[in-house]
Amino acid sequence: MYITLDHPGCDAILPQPSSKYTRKISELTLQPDANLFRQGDPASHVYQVKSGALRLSRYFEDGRRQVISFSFPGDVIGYPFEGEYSASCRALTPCRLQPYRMQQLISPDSDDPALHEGFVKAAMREIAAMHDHFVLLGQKTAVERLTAFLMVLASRIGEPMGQYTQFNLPMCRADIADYLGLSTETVSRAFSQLRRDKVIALDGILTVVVLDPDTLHRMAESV
Amino acid sequence: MYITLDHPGCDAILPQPSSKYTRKISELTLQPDANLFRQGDPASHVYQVKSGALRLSRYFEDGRRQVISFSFPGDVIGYPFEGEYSASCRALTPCRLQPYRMQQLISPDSDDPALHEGFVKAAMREIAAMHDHFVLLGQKTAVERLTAFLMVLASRIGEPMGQYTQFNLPMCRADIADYLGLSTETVSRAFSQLRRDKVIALDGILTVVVLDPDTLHRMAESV
DNA sequence: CGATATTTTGAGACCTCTCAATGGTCGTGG
DNA sequence: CCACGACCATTGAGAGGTCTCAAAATATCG
Repeated sequence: MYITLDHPGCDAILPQPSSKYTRKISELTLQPDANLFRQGDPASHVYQVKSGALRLSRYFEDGRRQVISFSFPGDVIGYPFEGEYSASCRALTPCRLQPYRMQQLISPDSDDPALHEGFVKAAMREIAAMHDHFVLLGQKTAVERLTAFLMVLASRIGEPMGQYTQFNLPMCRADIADYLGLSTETVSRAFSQLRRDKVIALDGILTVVVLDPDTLHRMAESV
Repeated sequence: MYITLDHPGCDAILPQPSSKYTRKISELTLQPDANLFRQGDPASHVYQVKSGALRLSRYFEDGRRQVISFSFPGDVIGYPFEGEYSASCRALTPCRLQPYRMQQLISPDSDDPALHEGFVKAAMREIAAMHDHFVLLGQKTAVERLTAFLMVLASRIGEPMGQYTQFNLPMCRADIADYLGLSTETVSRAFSQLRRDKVIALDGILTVVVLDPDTLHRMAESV
């Protein structure tokens, strides 16, 4: 889950296990479309994203799906519910992840209290970010949802490109649609409108160039 | 925020501060419409609801509002974001609350580790419950949203009444609307439909009697 | 280069929203 | 005790936004 506004120190929230008594768990790498865990799996570890992008989603019998969140470097994923993961997590790009034993999240590790506290604070940020997403899903129009989403991506993975900011979408239109509570067609139409209005430009399907950040901001903030 | 399925031991998650070294903070009572805290207030305490019902919501310049959650006995409210509350919390009914110092949530209290662990687990439940609400806001129709909401209320505050379950709504239609991402008129129409279909009965405006829990369940689960 | 999957665009249907009017409830004051 | 007013909920009608279904355009991959 993203943090809508600034995202202070997101790469630094989890200190490496520091004590000589803490057995270091080695980093994990995932290829695109690999599952980190599935809904219902026993929740053994919690992870911090080191690089790449992942998708957290819930599936239903009738084929409907809700994408809960996208995760980027610094984010923590794998919060448990009653000992299980409550959604499925899949890599969208090649990913590096640092696993931590679940116990380090749940209860203080006397060897490394800073690590535990980092997890708790990350969970607090997660909750606040989800509040933002409620506003998006409950109150915003299709274009507002997409602009808010693009704003977040620009701040999380955007890179300066001349006078503009650009980034590559790690997910397809259907993923965005299921995240924003829209149909893929409506997402596509919203992209087209932003392009017509010269707020963004698309280079291919996946590369977004922010042409007019002020307008983008205004459209996203309108609620 | 509610827990959609069962809600094990919700009244027992937070042990009373047990150590002789932990100064007990006395219980708080609120009258209806009293604010527990406002968006932007410094986050000094976290609270567990002992009795009553509260509303957590965010307000916007243009008058729009998103109700983030309703809180019932056992729920924990007041999670901070960057040292502040990120939404406003108001009592809907007379409430009793147990305050805890924020520090007991953020970092382990060496005198009472069980209390801290209870907070962390409550935060995990909160996150899982919010995932459920994403599904509601992102995927469900108006009637599905209302039935899912009524299912939760029935399990949280419902009381047996002859062969039926009934409960009093502690909030008005506008609160429900802003929670479910609908207009008050649409909420009202959904109530009327459920009444026409003999799934629920209304006794006055605020008392709901669940006549057909199976159908209610089926309508809510349809996603 | 061809085949497949994804994205975009179009047209019409459907659901929800907005605006407006009616109905109900509750509290106050005559 | 009733009348009145204020507020909230319900209902109706029409507008608007999003969805569904379908087809065309584009991208991806072997």
